[in-house]
Amino acid sequence: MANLTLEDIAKKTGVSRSTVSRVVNNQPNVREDVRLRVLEVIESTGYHPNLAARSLASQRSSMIGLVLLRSVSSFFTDPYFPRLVQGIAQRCNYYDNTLGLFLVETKEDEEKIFPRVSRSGMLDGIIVQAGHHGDPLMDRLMKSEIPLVFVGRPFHSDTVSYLDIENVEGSYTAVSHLLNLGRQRVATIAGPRESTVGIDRKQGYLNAMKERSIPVNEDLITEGDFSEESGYQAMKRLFPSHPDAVFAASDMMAAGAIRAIRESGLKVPEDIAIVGFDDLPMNIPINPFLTTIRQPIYRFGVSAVDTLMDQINNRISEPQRVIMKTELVIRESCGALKERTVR
Amino acid sequence: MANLTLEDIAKKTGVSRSTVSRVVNNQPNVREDVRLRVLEVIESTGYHPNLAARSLASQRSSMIGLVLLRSVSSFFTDPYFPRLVQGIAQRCNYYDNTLGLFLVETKEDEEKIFPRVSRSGMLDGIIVQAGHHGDPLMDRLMKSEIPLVFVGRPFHSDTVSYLDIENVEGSYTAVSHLLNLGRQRVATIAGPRESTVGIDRKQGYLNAMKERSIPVNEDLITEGDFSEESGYQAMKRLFPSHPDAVFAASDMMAAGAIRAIRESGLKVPEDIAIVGFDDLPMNIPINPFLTTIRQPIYRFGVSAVDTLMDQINNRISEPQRVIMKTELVIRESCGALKERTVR
DNA sequence: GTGAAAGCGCTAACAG
DNA sequence: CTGTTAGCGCTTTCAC
Repeated sequence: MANLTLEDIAKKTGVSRSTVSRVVNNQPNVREDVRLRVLEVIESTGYHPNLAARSLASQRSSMIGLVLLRSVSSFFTDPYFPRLVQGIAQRCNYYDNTLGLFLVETKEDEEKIFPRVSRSGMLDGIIVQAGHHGDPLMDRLMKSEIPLVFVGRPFHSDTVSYLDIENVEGSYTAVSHLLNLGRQRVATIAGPRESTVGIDRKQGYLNAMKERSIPVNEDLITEGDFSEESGYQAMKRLFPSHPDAVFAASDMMAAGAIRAIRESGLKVPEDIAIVGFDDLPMNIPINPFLTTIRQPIYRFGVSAVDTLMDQINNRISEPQRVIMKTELVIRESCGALKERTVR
Repeated sequence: MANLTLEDIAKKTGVSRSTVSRVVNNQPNVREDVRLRVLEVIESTGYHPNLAARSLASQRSSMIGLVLLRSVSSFFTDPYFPRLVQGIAQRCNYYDNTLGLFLVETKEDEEKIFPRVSRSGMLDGIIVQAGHHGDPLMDRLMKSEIPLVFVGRPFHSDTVSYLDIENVEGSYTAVSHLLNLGRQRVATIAGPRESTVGIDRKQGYLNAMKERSIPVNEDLITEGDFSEESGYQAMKRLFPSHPDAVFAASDMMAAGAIRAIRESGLKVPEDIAIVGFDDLPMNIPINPFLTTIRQPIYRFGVSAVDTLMDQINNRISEPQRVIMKTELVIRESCGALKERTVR
């Protein structure tokens, strides 16, 4: 059970190291009976190639990195990340790749991580959660030669590959839905303006209003940071303007808004209808069940790996784009359902 | 900006490769002025050692793995894991180690992952989230030579290193608290009996009851799987026995229990007092604020890495144990506070 | 279809 | 204190 090498297998089989290597790597030009014999020995000895040696020789590590930037401070509160990570990890398995996880929280982290987040750091490619404007690590990464895929559109997106969802269209659909239900004063709790997601989802709101020639009332627009608490606070700011519907740019903020509405004695959806955005698995159910825009976050993670692997394997240099569709999920909070679902 | 090697730096500095290597690795036996000169060249060229080569030569990868077993299906719903991962990732940074993440969900995952989760798979050591009884991957891991640390006590714990928290003591404290407040019919929603955590937390409940010579009423004991929904269902099963207090083995189950209690028209804590276990960051606040047993999950992650690194660096072979303390956090749900906190 | 040989870039004795 | 010399275990031409 000690550490076997290619050479050991070669000796035991009576062939050369090269042949064993070919078998291990599923390469052609090996006679079938030889292949079988080698495979047998490998099986019976429990041999596994040494990955470090392979990396050194082939200049390929079969390992990709996932970099989560500090701006993503909600990492451990928002179900978004665990779900994303799950999709990515699963897909890495599929490709027989190892996933390196890099959480960057401080400047020192950044310095320490950079040498490991590169080719010489054993990574064939990197998936980066798009951070804020002008993040130094992002810039360094973009300048390095390593294949890169952003999850979520970054600010300077001209030359990079990224995945995104149809944020503008999704939000437009959400707001249109509220408008179609006859709501007159539709407000929005937008995401932070420093994020492309925040900007895009607000744009969808504006588009829907514009389409119906409804003048934009700035008092009906406020901002949160995607968290429950920020949604709660935002809703309180909205009360003086008497909205009869709110589109929240995240489910968490929608939950906070509902909490504020309840506390003020009003009802959802009777007095104020709510539509959220995300439809991620919540650990605690929101009451009433939330009408929301679903984003396929697990598949998002899968696609991120696919896109990256494509880039790595096919040496693609032009930036790739993958934009995924969203879907309106109608539940209780928007008031579209006649009878309330029993819960 | 191309890929520099030790040799390149050596030439540029006019010393030998070995000397540069010594500088890079902070080894003694280099004259100070030489060290400085080398450091300067390294700095100005942006050289980083090739990690694959280093691993191959030194038989050390500076990379550890975190293996999360499929039994941990709640990975993406429970805030426990993200928080744990955060602690681990941070500590890996501290040690200049890379963290490899392995989510094992299916049998195939297991097969695919094993070759990568070993020395030849480039890992110096592994942190494993304790799974159920007789998990095949766990067995293989324990048989392999690689340093291993379990997070949470595994079933067969005699020969392995693990971290755990004082589950029995914590639960005992929780239940005693309820009893001290004069509650007569204290029930428990225990965790799954297939997990050591579930078993231990139930034991704490039993110990507290026994200490006061309160006969155990099996009708007041039920089981969940740590999730909100299971707590909700468990509470419903408890109603016929009219408990006036419930100790839930997780905060999520406590949240579910509260939901059930509310729905039935009863009040927390007036009619039924609740104490949970975990005190993890929830994305949505529980109302009323939950009295609970706090476990230092972030520090748990940190300790896991410390223990593993100790094992790796000092070639320790005897199993290590780290048991962390818990703490009772009194809030609203147990009824101990006279006046309700305003929220 | 197969083997020999030359590295991949680094570490680690071992001389000096 | 410093340089020389072997490898670490694998991939990959290049002959045969």
